[in-house]
Amino acid sequence: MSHTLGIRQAQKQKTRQSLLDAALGLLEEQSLSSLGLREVTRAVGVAPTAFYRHFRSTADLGVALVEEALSSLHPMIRTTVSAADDSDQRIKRAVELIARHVNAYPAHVRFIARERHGGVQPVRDAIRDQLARFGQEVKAELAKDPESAGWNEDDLLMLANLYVDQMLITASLFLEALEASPEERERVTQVAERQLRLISIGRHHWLD
Amino acid sequence: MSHTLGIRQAQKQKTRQSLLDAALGLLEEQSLSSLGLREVTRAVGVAPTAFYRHFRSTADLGVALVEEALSSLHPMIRTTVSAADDSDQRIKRAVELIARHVNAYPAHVRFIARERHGGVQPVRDAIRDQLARFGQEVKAELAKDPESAGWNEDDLLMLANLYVDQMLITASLFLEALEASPEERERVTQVAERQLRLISIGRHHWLD
DNA sequence: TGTACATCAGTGAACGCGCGTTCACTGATGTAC
DNA sequence: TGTACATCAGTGAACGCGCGTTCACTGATGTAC
Repeated sequence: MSHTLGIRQAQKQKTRQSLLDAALGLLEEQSLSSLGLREVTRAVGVAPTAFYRHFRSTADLGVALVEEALSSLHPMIRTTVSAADDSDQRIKRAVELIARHVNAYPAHVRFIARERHGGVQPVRDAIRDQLARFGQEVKAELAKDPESAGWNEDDLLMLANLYVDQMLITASLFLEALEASPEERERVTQVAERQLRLISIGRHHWLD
Repeated sequence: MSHTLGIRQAQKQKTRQSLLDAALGLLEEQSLSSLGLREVTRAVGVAPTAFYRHFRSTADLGVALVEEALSSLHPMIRTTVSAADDSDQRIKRAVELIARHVNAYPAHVRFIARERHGGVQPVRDAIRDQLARFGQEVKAELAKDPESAGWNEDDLLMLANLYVDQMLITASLFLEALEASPEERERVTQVAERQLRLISIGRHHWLD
């Protein structure tokens, strides 16, 4: 039998999640730095003081959002990088996966793009740490690829981080294009694919 | 004879610049989205109402800061991209110029990195427009290079934007490393150079 | 050069409002026996 | 199963404070003659 939470714990979790969801919604039009505790509780429909049962501050809530937003990225990254097709198909699939992710979790993507360089240090730190872990993860996947034969550790990590940053840039372009015309979204797709292709070519000839 | 401003106009300009400077300083630890008009005037030492003689809102001030921050980048970009050395020296020089720029104008760099995806739409729009102009500028410089023979317009712009984004990523890494050890800053330099080199290699073999 | 009037950058009081935080509380849930 | 007590998520009133904005103002600077 799986462990079941008590009624009290379950209800607390639910409220906590409501606070996170409400905050994420409110952050569509502002930065965490200006998000108010009362705003969030008002959106959920609980008393302002209830906030303190879950978070010490909005910065603390922000750190929790980082975990939530970036944990959904891990599986995607795996799938993106580890594919075994030929290079061109892999690129097309990677870009499509990014586009799908942005469509599925636009608020998460916006939050990460916005707060990565935002005004709340603990949140910046949390994002930096998570992205560093991503870099390591991508590096590990790259290392498995036969094309990585002869690459040293530093260069593999350098390439991995280049991919991670490129993924974020592409994601935020898709985010901007979310409500734009299909043509505009297709244009973003084309550019993203070609940028990845150029990087891929550079990778191919790195050891020449 | 050059046109001289009247005493009144000159004083007004001075106050305006003080407001911009004070705001930039305050934005080191928060986002524009939470910057208060009273905070800014307090830092300058003028009455809160004086603010309205210069800006309609903090968002409006933010747009002015975009112009200020990015206009200092134009000359740097020119110098960076147009150099006529061999590829490797060019890359080293570009990265060094970025590092110097971050050292000279850390608050400007922070502001652009932070507000590019920040919570204030008019400011995001202003940054996007300016960066698009940068892309065009870089594209024009790239087009002059013999290595661009055979490249179509779309691909040149794609590469130009890749360079612009890479510049911003590198700049924000240098910014993070500003107060770190010289070894850390050297590490950032190394990674930036290698990422640019990989892109450069990709560029070289693009038409293969 | 001097005078009379216009302009306008910056002032200071006042306003209503929402903020974060404290505190003692309530009542449903959990636990021990 | 039932009872007595402990826990604790969420409440609601209260607080002092700083916010953005309005308004009529002042006095130095600018302009016309």
